[in-house]
Parts: sequence; structure tokens; C-alpha cells
Amino acid sequence: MASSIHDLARHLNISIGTVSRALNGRADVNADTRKRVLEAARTLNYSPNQSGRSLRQGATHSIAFMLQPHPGDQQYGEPFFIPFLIGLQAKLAESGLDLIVVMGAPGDYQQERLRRVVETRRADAVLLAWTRREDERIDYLTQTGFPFATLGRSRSGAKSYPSLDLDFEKAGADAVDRLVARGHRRIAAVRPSLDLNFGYLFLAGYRKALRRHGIEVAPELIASGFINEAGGYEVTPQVMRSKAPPTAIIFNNDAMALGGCKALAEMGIRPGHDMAVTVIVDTPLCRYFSPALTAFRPALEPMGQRLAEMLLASIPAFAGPEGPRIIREVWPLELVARDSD
Amino acid sequence: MASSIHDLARHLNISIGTVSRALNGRADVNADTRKRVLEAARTLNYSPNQSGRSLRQGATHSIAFMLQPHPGDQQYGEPFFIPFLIGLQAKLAESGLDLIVVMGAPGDYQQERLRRVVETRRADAVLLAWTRREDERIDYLTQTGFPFATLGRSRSGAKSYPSLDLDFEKAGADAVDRLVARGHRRIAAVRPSLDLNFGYLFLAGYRKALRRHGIEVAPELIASGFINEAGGYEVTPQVMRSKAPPTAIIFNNDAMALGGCKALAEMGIRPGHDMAVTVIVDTPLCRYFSPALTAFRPALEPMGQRLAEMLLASIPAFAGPEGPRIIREVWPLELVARDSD
DNA sequence: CGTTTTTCCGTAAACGTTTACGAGAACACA
DNA sequence: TGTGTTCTCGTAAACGTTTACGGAAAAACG
Repeated sequence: MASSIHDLARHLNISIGTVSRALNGRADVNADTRKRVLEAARTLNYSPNQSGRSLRQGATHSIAFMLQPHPGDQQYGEPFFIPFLIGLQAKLAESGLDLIVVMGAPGDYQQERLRRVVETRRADAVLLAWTRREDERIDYLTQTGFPFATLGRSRSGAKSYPSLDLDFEKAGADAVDRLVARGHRRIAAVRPSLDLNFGYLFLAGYRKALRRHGIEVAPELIASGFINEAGGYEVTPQVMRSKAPPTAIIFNNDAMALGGCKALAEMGIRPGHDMAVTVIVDTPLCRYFSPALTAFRPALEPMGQRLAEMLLASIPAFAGPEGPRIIREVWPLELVARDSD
Repeated sequence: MASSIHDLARHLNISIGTVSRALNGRADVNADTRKRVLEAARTLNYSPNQSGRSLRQGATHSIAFMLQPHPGDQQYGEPFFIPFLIGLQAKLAESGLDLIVVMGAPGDYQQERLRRVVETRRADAVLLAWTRREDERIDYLTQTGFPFATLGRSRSGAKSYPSLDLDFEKAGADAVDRLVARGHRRIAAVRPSLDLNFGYLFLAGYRKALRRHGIEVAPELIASGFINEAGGYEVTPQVMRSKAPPTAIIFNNDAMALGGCKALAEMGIRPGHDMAVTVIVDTPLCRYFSPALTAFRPALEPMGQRLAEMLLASIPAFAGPEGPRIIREVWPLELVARDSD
């Protein structure tokens, strides 16, 4: 069925070594033979067996992105990543690399699937998202010396790997600044309960900005719950039980915001009228919700491109002439003012 | 670094053949040696090199899902597929198969990436989505004899492959029935302009139901545009220009519906009040839009599981004792009545 | 005890590549 | 002409597995 390099060699009456060299653009092959080989490869519809190449070269020419659905995100989820993946794939393709997305089962920390990818050497490097404060995946990868990069920072791994993150700390502070400027003093924060690193960053920015404005950080105005709609719905009433309820809430996640708004509606509180609502990471849901939610938007597709570059720059085999280097960047989020605050 | 089967054999002082047989659960190996091998594999942290296995066996033990972002879906897209992929991955994992998601660049018909996957033998089978009426990918795959299944039907390929589709024809008819029962006679339809098969099915159901109710199908009430928000926004005014404008619109796509509602709003027309709006495929956006959009919902995760089963059943190497068989199924969409009609 | 069967394991080939090495031919140079 | 260099290509080993084959040892059987 599929033609091998042997078929090609037999057809051209030359050795497989020469065929391989011609195909791979090596210098020590006559220009004429190269042309004949390339032509024959086209007509015979030859393309090299990936397993064979990988086995010989010890490289798979593919990068694995670990996609981890959240628990409770059963119905739909993670539209966030699609444009990111588009940028990623475009950049990797330029270097002849394939992007493969490895799905984990929702709920677990994907440690097992990660091990599987690494141990069976299915990819030359992996990309992690949803980084945690202490991230065992990062520990594992640094320990094994497997190349990787992360979307999001972490305290793990001693910064010895490339990472691209969003400036959640600044976004949290900006959100507070904006609300304070609009006259709010009682500002609540709702964030995910998991160890997700962006939750910490957001809260740090929130706290810092409040203090800067001379506003005391009120523990009863900070709540955390599952990072989905149900979590927001369940946890938002907590911050409303305060003797002095908030006049504004910042949600660290779109799904939590939607759940929170549902809870508010049931209390007769209208976002945008009775309560200012801000969301840190914008998604289409924020835009189409009523009232449209003010949110901070990431540049997803450029981020995907950039992280691909950063990952490649860190791998000796792909790095340019100046050698491998570790790049870490933090990108801003852009405020999109809408109707909810 | 990574331990090979040779290391294992040397460590146990037996041959690599025996190690391999022990690991693969063959019968002709002593129970005692097997135990020792498995134990050593665990302590030495051995797991077989995938490239080696694939090369020898001629199988990669992985299934490729071709994920094709739509043109214009730059910002976010395809949340539709995540729960589907969750179901898919869970079922494939039961058979020891990995799911890899291959991203195409947005806009093209992913023919090239498909060829790449097939020719380099990166996967043992592929899964196609967004099937078209005449689908060159299906033609290509049937012609090469490469195993595949589709999410969605097509006229291509003579039904010689497993497929799982939603009953868009019935959903289109049901939508009409419901609107007619609510007193509507002028019912418009907005569908994607591409050759996407579900667009045809939807329109067929729409037409059939109208005729059944003795309502003439009015060409000026049928519009088609790009399958994204901009397309809906651009095309919806067309059906409003009719001398007898519609009192209801059925959108075949959530993004087009959102764009269409935006256009309606600019004309001072309020969905749910001045215009009944129904959407064929439900997404979270339909739920959170205001007014919440009545829509037809698919059972995505079970669909993913089922399509995995169907694909495996069609491949001799994975089919059960009764041999391979081609299964084709059409699943219903469930009406979710909300506020827009 | 002799013969047959079963159990278990080692040997070696094969999968499709890439690449180090060397060799022959052509060429340049003195 | 002799020597060194360059160009081009063939040979063969190697990557890490799986598996067909055969053989030795053990067990079963008469």
C-alpha cells in the first residue's frame, strides 16, 4: 500500500541512502539525482514513515498540548484555548512540527496522561496550561529533563523553563482601580478554590490595589469556589451575607461570573444597576450576557504564536545560532468596558 | 535516560524476547518470570518506546480527530467539540488508544493536514467533523482505504464508513412545527452558505414541515451566509426586506443567531417580543444570551463515546469476535424552550 | 524406559528510516 | 605523472520493538 523508501530506491535504481539524503536536503548529492528523487517521490506519492524517522532520530517532530477539561465542565468548555491553539499550530508548522492535543479525562490532574506522553516518547516537548501554584507536572518534567513550556506561571521548577502568562495581578488591580474611581468602596472578589496560580495572582493584585486606596481588605468579601458556573452560583451569596454587602464584585472567571449573576438575580439584584460586575478573563459569554460584562481580554492567538517561539528557543535542536535560551514573559490583559459596572 | 527493553533484559538476565512476551501478556512465558519482569519494569520505570512499537507493528495505537476552526472564528470557537472529545477520549482509552487532536489552520478544508496524518501514518484511523455535502476528505480516505469515521453524514463515499450524525432534518421540522403551533406563518431560515451537510438537512426539514402545514416556501425568507457572527449579522437583514417580513426566524447556528439578533436589535426588533427566534444547535451562548434563545441541544459527550465505539467496531483489528461492521446512526436533538420564541 | 507432548525461552529477522564511514571517480594542482 | 581534494554514492549499522521459529528441558503418557 504505502510506498517506502525502498520502493523509491528500487524505482530509481539507486541506493536508499542516496534517496534519504536527497529527500533531506543534504549537500552530498548530485543536483540531478536530487531532482529525480523528488520527482519520483511525488509521483509515487511517497512520504516518510513517521515511526521509522522517530525511531532512528529519537525525535517525533511533534509537540503535545495537554488539554485538561475542568470537572463540571461537562456540557461545554474551554473555548478559551481554541484561538490559542490556532496561533500555536501556525507557528509550529513553520518549523515542520505537528501539534497534537492530548485530552485528559476531566477532573484528574492529568499527571498520568503526561507520564504516558513522556514515557512513550510521543512528543518532543509538552505544553502545560492551567498551571497550579505548586504543580507536580512541572516537578515531574523538570526532574525527568523533558522539554516543556507552560501557559501560566508556577512556583514549581525554579523558573528553568519557558513560560508565558497573563498579568492577572495587574488586571486584578486595574479592576479595583476602575471600581474605586466609580465610587465603590466595598468590592468583593470571587475566585477559584483550586490551587490555580492565576487565582493567587488575581487576589494579590486585588489586595494590593485596595490597600493602595486605603481600603481595608475584608475577608468576608472574598470567596472561592469551583471554577464553573455552579461554583459561582454557590459561593456568591457568601459575600452578600456581610453586614455591609459589596456594591461591586470582581469574578476571576467567566463561568463563575455567570453563576454568580444567576445567584444575584435570584436575590433581586441586577448586575449593572444594583451591583457592579467585572470579569477578569473575557470570553464570548461575557459579551453576550445581559448585561454585557465588563472584562479583561487576552490576546490569545498571538500568545499561542509566541509560546511556540519560546518553546522552540529553549530546545537546543531548534534554537537558533545563539543557542538555547529560556524566555519568560507576562502579557497584559486589555480592558473591555461593557454594561455591567 | 529512558530505559529500553534491553536494559530490562540485562537487569533480569533474560532475553529481550522473553521480556517483550511477558510484558505483552503472551501465554508462553512462565508465571514466575512474568511477575519478575513486571516488577522490574515498574522499578526501572520502563515503558515501551512508541516509535519502536509502531514501526514493528505497523500501528500507532492512536486515533486522530481533525479539528477545523472556522474562518472568522478567530477570537473563540468550537466549544461545541470539547464535551464530544471528552466522551471520545474516555472510550478510546478503554481500548488502550490515545486520542490526538490535529489542528488545521482556519479556513482551508484541512485536506493537506489530513494527507499528512495519513501518509506519515501518525494515526491508525481518523475522525472527521463538519462533513460537507460532497466531501473530498471522505473521497480521499475511502480511496486510500484508510480507516475513518465521521461526525456528520455526507453524500460522498457510498456509506461505506461509520458515521454518527444529528437529526437536523427533524430539528428543522420540529422548529417549524413549534412556531406554526404558536401562530406563525411567515418563518425565515438562516443557514451557513458553505457546503456543510447539516445546512442541507436543516433546510430540507424546514421546507418539508412548511409544506405539511400548507405554507408556501418563500425563497426571500431563506438566507445563507458565513457560519459566524458576522455572517448572521450581514445576512439577516435580507429576510427582513421582504414585503411580508417574517414573524419568526430559525437560525442553523448559534454564532449566526447572535449576529442576526444584533442586526435585529439595530432595526429596533426585539427577539422574543417582535420576533420569534429559534436556534438549531444549542451552546452556552444560547443560554446566556438575552433573551435566552430557544434551541435544540445535542448529547455531545454520549455522542463522543458512541462514535468511538462505532469507529472501533469498523476496524478488523479492534472489532469483536463477530467481525467488523459499519454502523451509522442519527441521533435526535432535544428542544430546550427558552425565552426567544 | 522410550516416546510424545507441553512449557518455556533464546535467536534472529523485520519494521522504515537516518547517517557514519569509506570508496571510486573526477578534478585540481604542482 | 603523481598527489591531494572534491563530489557523489553505496554499504551497513543502528534506533526499540515484536514475533516466527526452533530447541532444550520438563512433564505426561504408554
